[in-house]
Amino acid sequence: MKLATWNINSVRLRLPLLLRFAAEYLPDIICLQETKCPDEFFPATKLRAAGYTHQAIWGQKSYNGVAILSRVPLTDIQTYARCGKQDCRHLSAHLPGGAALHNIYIPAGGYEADPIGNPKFQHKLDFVDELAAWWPQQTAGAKILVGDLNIAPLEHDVWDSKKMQNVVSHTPIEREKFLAMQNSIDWIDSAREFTPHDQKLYSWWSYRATDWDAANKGRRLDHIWVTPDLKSSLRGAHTPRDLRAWPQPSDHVPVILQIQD
DNA sequence: ATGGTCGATATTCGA
Repeated sequence: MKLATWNINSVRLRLPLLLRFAAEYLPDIICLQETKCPDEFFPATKLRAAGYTHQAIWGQKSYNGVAILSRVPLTDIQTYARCGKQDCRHLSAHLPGGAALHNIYIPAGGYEADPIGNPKFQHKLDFVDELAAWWPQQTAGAKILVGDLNIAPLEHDVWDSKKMQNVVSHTPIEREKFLAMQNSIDWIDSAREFTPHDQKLYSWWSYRATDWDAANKGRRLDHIWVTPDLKSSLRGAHTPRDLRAWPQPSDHVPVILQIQD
């Protein structure tokens, strides 16, 4: 089974790219973030025609929005309002076999890495704290966490870790809280099971770069974690960089995990 | 050191 996560930055604008991605990479399940689309306008019919007959969608006007598109049945679909807000950022479903799939869009956190002067940064830290406390309270059983987590935790998840110390997404407090959430139930960072920690690995390149490809100042913001009971089923993970060069791209590319059924 | 670009929506906000 191929499982993909992708911050698509408008599902309506990028529907042609989504269909091309589905046709070329054949993912069985696609988890989207930043769909920016109220549910009544979601292109459900066209995606059903492409084989994604099982869908869980949770969108809102203009911002946020998450969705799970699947070729296999989804059950027990749930949404979660976090940090006292109504943001559409966390959606889950159970897969055949029983694993719980959580699709999460962590707040980006604004520009200034100061929780007092910048409420968006505080919201981001609170969101991670809330999740870290929440996972141990859930029933045992196989779990998969995917999404745009908006944090690049490791030294080689960014182009220059020292220069990124004060840049939101790679600050010490974010990295610390991120690892605390990861350790809350022994989550496994699946992409790093297949790419050594001393090799650069990115899933996002800013729109603002003059030449994103040549500069290659990327960050690994998008993640797929699994619980230890799934570790022996992992078969490969990759981040198809070529999508960043497709016409009218998202600033994120998908992360794909292959799991033995 | 600065500003650079997107998308949705409305002429600004969030990324």
